[in-house]
Amino acid sequence: MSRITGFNKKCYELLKLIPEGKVTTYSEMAKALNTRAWRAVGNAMAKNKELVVIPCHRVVRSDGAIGHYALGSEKKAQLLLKEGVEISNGKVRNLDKFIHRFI
DNA sequence: GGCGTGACCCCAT
DNA sequence: TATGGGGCCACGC
Repeated sequence: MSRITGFNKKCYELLKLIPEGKVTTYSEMAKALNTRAWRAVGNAMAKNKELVVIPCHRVVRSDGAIGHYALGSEKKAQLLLKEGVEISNGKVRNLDKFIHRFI
């Protein structure tokens, strides 16, 4: 079994809830978990071992920037583009239009 | 039991 | 508009 803690697992579950062609922000995720630990959320992704099972590439920053990614921010941008998200200069365009809320 | 780190966010200038 | 600084939470050792 994975040595993933409840908090991390919850983050992964939220990511799995994100439909294709949509993205979310760390802040929204933290709010969904009823906490302000965006840093902990990012930490969970950084230690994410289920990269193949969890679409952590659908998480972007509130500013629309891509942020970091295990395979590289460039790959992340490419994946998002493939999903249908418009990206320009490595930043998401109309983030408010593609953002997905867990509410 | 305590400290540092991390894929960040918000505010003010 | 862009930049700098401060602060927050959870995990691992």
